[in-house]
Formats: sequence, C-alpha cells, structure tokens
Amino acid sequence: MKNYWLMKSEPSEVSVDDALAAPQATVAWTGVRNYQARNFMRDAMRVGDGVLFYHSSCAAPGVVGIAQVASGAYTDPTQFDAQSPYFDAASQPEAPRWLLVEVQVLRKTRNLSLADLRADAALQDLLVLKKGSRLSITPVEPQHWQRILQLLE
DNA sequence: GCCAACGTTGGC
DNA sequence: GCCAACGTTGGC
Repeated sequence: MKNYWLMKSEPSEVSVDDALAAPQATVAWTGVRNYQARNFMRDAMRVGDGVLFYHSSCAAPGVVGIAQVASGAYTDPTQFDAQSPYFDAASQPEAPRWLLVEVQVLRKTRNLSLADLRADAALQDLLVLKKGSRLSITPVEPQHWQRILQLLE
C-alpha cells in the first residue's frame, strides 16, 4: 500500500525548479533535524510513495510539484560536515542521528497556495493546515492526495 | 521584523 | 520526570 507525504522545502535552498534541473530530477532531502520527520522517513516511507513538493518560508507558500520517494532512508552526510548549516556535533558516525531519502520530481504544477488549500472544504484535516504545524514532513491521507490532484487539474 | 507555536535542552 | 528557558519554524 502506497503512502503519501507532503515535504517542505525552502525555495531559496532547493526549489522545485532546482530539483527538476538535477540529474533524474532527483535530490537528496538533506537537513531534516526533527525526530518525528526522521522517523517518517526511516519507518514509513517506501520507494514510490507520492510526495507533494511544498515551498515554505517564502513569498508564495504552497504545493508546487508532484514527486515520489526515490530511495530508502540513509545517513545524511551533512550532519558530519562542520561547514554545513546542518552540522550536528553530537551525532557520531558510528550511530548517525539523521537520515535522508531521495526525492524525484515527476512534474511541476501551478502553485496551489496555502490559501487555496485552506479554502477547500475537503482539505480541512490536512496536517500542514493545522495551527502551529511546523513539521517539514507530514503524511497525507489518500483522499487528501486525490483531492489535491483534482485541484491541480 | 513580528510573533505564535512547537521541540529541545538542562537544571533540579 | 518536571518544567522554564531557549531556539527554530514559518506565515504574515
């Protein structure tokens, strides 16, 4: 059974266009430093799962692409790179704390904005719309996934 | 830049 | 284990 996810990226870091320009339109999802989000990648994501590529912390936050999980979870190398903003001095190479998955963009979409999502009655329980929601990776219910694809048609 | 909400840290 | 302080997220 395939699962669905919403994954936030700051377009100033990695935009959907950046991802599309990468080889195979695939990027390593570096920088997740939250245990709940990590656990989703480690325990629940499977290759082929659907991903909503979401731009956050920007002028026009919203869903901007359809993607899929393209690898299993493996060690995020940036945690050991002292030059990286994602460096974690407390993480030991023999017991890495942080993981990543690879994400492949399948197609860019129009920007289905946060306001659009909020305005849709069928999406009221979408996790990213919850007050105070900050998780960079959230599961998406199949009916929400279907509805969002419908809105993007 | 502001600020609400949340997660993590660390003293006790 | 509690909880205050602190840092971060992210929309506005």
